Amino acid sequence: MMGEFKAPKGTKDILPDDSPRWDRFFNAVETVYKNYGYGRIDTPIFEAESLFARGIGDGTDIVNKEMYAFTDKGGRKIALRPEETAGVVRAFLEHDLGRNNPLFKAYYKGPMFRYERPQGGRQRQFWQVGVEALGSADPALDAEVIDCALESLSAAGLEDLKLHINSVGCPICRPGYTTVLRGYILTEPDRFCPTCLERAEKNPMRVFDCKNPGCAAALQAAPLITAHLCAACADHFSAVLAALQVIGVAAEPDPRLVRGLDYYTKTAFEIKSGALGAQDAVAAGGRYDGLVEQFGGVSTPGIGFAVGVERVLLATEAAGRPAAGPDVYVATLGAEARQAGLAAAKGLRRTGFAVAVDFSDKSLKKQLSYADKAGAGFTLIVGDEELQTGAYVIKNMRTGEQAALDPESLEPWLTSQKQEGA
RNA sequence: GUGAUCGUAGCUCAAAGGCAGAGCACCGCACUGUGGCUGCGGUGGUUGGGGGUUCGAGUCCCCUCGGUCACCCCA
Repeated sequence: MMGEFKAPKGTKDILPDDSPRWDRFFNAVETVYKNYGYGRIDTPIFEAESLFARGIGDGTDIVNKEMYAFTDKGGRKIALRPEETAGVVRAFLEHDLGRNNPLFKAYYKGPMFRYERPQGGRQRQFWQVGVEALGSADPALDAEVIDCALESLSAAGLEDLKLHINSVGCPICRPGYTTVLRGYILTEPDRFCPTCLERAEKNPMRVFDCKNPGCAAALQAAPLITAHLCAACADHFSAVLAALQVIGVAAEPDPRLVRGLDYYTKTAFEIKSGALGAQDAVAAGGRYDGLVEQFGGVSTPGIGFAVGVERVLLATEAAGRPAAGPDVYVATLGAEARQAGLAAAKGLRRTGFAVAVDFSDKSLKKQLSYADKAGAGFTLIVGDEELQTGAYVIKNMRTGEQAALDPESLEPWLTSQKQEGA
């Protein structure tokens, strides 16, 4: 029966039947992140709105149209985090985490919020996991971070992944390139769609995202950033590619790859899944060497990536391994027996057994069928007869065998059964 | 934000303007304290919500909420 309320648009409940899949995902990726030397960081789900505006960029869609922003009762301008890098960098500065560390490494997991039109693999509240590494500009670190992303995804069961990589330059070389690109577009404006012409003004590199066939054709001969990188960026990029090759990571250089966040410099990458529709980027990241300084810290290079958890779960088989049932299901007949069953359940739980007590007050037949449906290994039956004799009936739900035991011998008996079963 | 499409029982779906249905699930009985299998019976709905057209609307029209797909954007 549908009640009055529904989950807000673009949000989803993760129900007990789904959560084992999520748990398995988090276990898999967190193990990888720890093996790569990252410790978990949890930052607030909301921050000062200006933190995101400054970090992600004033001109980006995320900041302009997609932020959940509000004013709190103290008059503070607050926003729900649309991504995690800004929060991690803020915490890095606030606690001076770079002081005793040549390289600060942290991973995170948690919900992010963007006000967008929902679609498969795109929600208003969605989960991300990811890592940030602050303190080194070494291109080998770029390769390690990318490798870490790929390893975590394959640990999560993803196949058919493709790594797209590019260098988006730096404040020294990028402006020169965008001027050249803008010039190219405006030489033949008739060949481009209106949105591309608009992009030519604001952020020329975005034209490469256009799916319009006419624009794509017109861009065939467009100047690419690869030829316009400064020496430092070009060297860095080729060193990243070389390092990837050494560790055996296949990369597809894509000079048209663009990122939607302003803070990226040099390396930018995207990992796509062949198992998804339009929203096929399952992870993305890059270097942000200017961000710490932009937040008022001493210049510190950084790099990281984010993984979209719902997208990974969409792309992996929905292998529905059901949640494990209780070890013991306690069926009781009558109020007195219910109490005795509760006491027995408490004792068994303390010794490590998962125990479910039946509160339905239904027939024994019904309670056994509930035990069956719950996937219980054993059912403990307590009724008048058992209370009289002091011997409780314990039934093996697989074999159908049952035994009568006094309550004290239940735990040792179940323990020995468990060992035999394993 | 733009466009398209869908919304009927807990779930999956029928009903081509004329009695709201099926399968599964659920409950009960056969079987009064012993699950799975079988048979029989039963509960369950303001057809997402609101308005309109019509003798009559699940069906047509408008508004609204939500889902899906694409765009936009992105994880």
